[in-house]
Amino acid sequence: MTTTLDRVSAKTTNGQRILVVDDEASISELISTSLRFVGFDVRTAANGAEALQIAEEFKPHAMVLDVMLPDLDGFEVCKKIRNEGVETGVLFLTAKDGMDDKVKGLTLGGDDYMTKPFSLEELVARIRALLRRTGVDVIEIDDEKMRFADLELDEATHEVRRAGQLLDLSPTEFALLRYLIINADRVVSKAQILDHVWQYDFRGDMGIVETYISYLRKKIDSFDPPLIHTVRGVGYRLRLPPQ
Amino acid sequence: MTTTLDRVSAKTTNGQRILVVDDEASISELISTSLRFVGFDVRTAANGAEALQIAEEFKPHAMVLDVMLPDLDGFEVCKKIRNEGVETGVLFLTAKDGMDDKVKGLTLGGDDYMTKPFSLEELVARIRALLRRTGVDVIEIDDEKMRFADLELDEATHEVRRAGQLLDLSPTEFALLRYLIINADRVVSKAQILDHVWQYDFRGDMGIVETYISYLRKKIDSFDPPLIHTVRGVGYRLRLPPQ
DNA sequence: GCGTATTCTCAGCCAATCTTCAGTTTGTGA
DNA sequence: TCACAAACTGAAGATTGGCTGAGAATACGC
Repeated sequence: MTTTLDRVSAKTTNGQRILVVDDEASISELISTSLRFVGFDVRTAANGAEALQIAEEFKPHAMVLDVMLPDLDGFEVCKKIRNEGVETGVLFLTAKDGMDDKVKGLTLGGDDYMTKPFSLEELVARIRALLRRTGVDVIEIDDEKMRFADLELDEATHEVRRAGQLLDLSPTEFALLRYLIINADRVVSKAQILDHVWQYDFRGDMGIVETYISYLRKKIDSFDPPLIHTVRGVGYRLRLPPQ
Repeated sequence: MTTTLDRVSAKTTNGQRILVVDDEASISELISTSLRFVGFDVRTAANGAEALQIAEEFKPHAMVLDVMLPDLDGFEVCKKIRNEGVETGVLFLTAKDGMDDKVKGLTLGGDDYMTKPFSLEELVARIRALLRRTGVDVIEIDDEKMRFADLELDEATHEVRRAGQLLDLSPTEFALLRYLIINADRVVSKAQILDHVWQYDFRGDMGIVETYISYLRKKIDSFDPPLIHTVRGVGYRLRLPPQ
């Protein structure tokens, strides 16, 4: 059973504290639901002032911080909290358009950022990476690699190998494969895949999952044995052939 | 439709509290009756306001929640109830087409959804899975596997084995077998089977149950000893041969 | 700003599955 | 033992679900 960290490692990622700061309630809820489900201890704030206040006593290991807040901007918040002596990695959220320059400068110290809209798998993956980099010990020893059978997926380099051979995946293909590996051996429905792998504002139908499964198969499953299996009427499952 | 209520006391799933919210009385009754029979403690509400009120004191472990309610929509209800600090998994019910805008991210926090019409077996299976995922302890330690004799059925992988040998079942065959196993050793009538395994709006006749029993026998009962037994004039029974 | 990579939609195809039905077999009570 | 009802099963047609190629739309790198 060559599995990796499975989704239940969820329960073991015990007690890392994450502070989510965003003024859109629906976003902040989406994020906190996801993070909570994978086992983090989450608090939310709707503006800078509230964030400062909560951070002081909550002492988060990491924060998800919208750069666009009604009062202070995200950078200010970040700076102030660090001045308080709270050691915390930050994942900034930015709107699609500009801001990049300013943000990029600030992602030096192990911080990171992503643009809205994003996918929730991506968010979780980045938070984990962040915690790893900023030294807070996530229980999983595993550096940044996930494995399943002769499949190898590296978060840090975004490289994927099958049987040692380097494969070239697009971002979405990579995210899909990661989700399958995380859930190795269990059936995941197309709805689950859509919810986790695609950006939260995706409006299309599930046909796209089929399309990407097809892409993925062409790239990684032309090997023997095939690993991606369809469970008709239910979903997909990554597995080795039985026995 | 032959509303037979059976004595599927299944396992003593004692005391899990489920809140069912749907404005169609017939649906809500169908659901709550089923859940009660498998041992849950069930309350119902016909609209959002009522749901909030009941949830406050009932503190359900899980909810079955129609997204289309006369007052608030299901998402609002869910959010408010969670804000009250009630930790609860949610199984959303949606219309087939109504996969419109708002229906997204439903499988995130361990929640799940199914489209109407559905089968009651499916509903119960999903509620159980939900409770398992959201950590509420269902008494059966059994992760996601059901067993009877040398028969093994795994919800997570959708695998079925007899005497260790992997068998390939269609979705309906799978659901039927699950129902038989849940009711192992007991006679279940064709009407009961139809009510639980088929979607509640199925209009055909019971001949189809015979057909599927026949399919199942071919697949799982070509082994020794046979487990599926006909009780003429009454129904079917899954059992080991007496001594 | 141009060319390439990527994402997404869609429709046609195929195979699995569902459903009905009719002919046959089996079991039961008279 | 017979007659009848119930159950079994194979076949056929309808339906559904999933796969894939093609092409439009979009994002991205140079």
